[in-house]
Amino acid sequence: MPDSHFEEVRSLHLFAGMSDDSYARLMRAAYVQSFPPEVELIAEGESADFLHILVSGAVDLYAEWNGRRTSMATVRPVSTFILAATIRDAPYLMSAVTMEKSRIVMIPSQDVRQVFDEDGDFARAVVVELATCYRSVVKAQKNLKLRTAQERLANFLLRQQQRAGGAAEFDLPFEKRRLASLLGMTPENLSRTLRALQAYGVLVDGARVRIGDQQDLERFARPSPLIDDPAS
Amino acid sequence: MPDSHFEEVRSLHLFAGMSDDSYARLMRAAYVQSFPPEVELIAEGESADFLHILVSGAVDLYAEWNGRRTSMATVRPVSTFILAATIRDAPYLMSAVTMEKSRIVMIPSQDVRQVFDEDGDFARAVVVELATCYRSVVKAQKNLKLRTAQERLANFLLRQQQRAGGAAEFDLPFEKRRLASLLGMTPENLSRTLRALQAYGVLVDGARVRIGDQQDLERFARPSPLIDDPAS
DNA sequence: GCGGAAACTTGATCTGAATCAAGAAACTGG
DNA sequence: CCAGTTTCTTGATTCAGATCAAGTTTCCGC
Repeated sequence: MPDSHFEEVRSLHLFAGMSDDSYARLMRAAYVQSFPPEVELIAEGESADFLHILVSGAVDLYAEWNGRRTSMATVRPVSTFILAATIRDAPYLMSAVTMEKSRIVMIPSQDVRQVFDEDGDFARAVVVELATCYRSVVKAQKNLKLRTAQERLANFLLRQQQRAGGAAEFDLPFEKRRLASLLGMTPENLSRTLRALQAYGVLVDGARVRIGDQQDLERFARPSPLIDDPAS
Repeated sequence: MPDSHFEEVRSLHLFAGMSDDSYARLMRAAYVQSFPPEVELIAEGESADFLHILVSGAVDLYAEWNGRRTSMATVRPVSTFILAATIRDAPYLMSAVTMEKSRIVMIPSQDVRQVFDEDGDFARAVVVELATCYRSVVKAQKNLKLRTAQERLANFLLRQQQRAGGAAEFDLPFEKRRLASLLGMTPENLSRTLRALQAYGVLVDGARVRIGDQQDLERFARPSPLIDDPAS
């Protein structure tokens, strides 16, 4: 991988602790590729031939069944996706599509598994990464089962505001239809739910969101670190 | 852990590959305990002081928010639970309660983390375990987001039938109220949905279920390995 | 075996959210 | 810059599932 993204990837937690030797082995087999928006990277059910690392851009992970489709998560740089399938040598459970122009490092799964077998430090880094992924899915499921659509949206907006540095105004990070799917509702219902949150000081104009009274919205949303905190 | 469950636990995938030395280290610190039904083992939000291994009985993992409660998963022997929190040294995301009389091995988290740091084989086994857990939660989320209550119930019954060796008749493995919560519906709705599945040959009497025409039920349920297969 | 408490069922009603159906607004490519 | 497409919004309607309210059955301890 003769590339300027070398440093970014090397500093990923997943690779930070491993030996230079193992890292070199991984990167020798890897290659970087640039994709335009809306490119299908992987399809659920396929075998996991590559570990993917998103270096820049954004990727949507989604799943389908019986003609229905739902967004499962959004991947932001710099992070890996479909690590579990790679390790288990099992079929992907989700499909992946670029949301914008994206640069992606791909490492053949067999190389990942080989280094994994030989380098204990790498194995430990994979554990931490997987444990984090696992916990984030558990949180997503709690969000889905314990909250109404309004509550999910309100908490999403609060988290988004945090990511914007606490500013009262910010832009939604992607299309509303994708947001709706991510939150487990229809686009129509998202529209209505956004208006319903006016009652708590939320004002929306296009992709621009203004949170008039954060306290008030929080009183309604009741964010919990055990659901909403991406770190913990 | 001077106990007859030694062999069962040792043969767990998680411990199978590690050195006798590391295993002994873990078990020296461990202890076994027997709990009656309905005992709260852990509460979400607490710090993960012990890795738990269910040797016999059954445990319900559930979560709460804002006064609402939902079952997240059922743990059956022999398997570990809350491994991710132990590794990450993070608070539990779920509470655990015994569903019946249960024997549980508890290993102090710090010992697990120490052996994890020193024994690469153990670290690798943890990875495989975590990857499996991760994939099972992803499947659960797909189930929840892509299927209606009827479809979730139909697929649950088919899986249950499989577990019963394909027999046309079998017993539900736990209370209906817990099943309802697990499937993301109310007990009332579960009752009605069970009756609705009569249209596909499902007959229920108490906890006893009879699947009259498996083909017919499958045509409705459309089970998919990427959601319903616990292994893949 | 009896009394009380759960768990379960059934019915009536209500409500959150999906669907259907048009418009309005925004983006896209020539 | 404009035609065409897609996204977003809004309204009307439908529907799945929740809630409320009784019953009924099952379970459990004395």
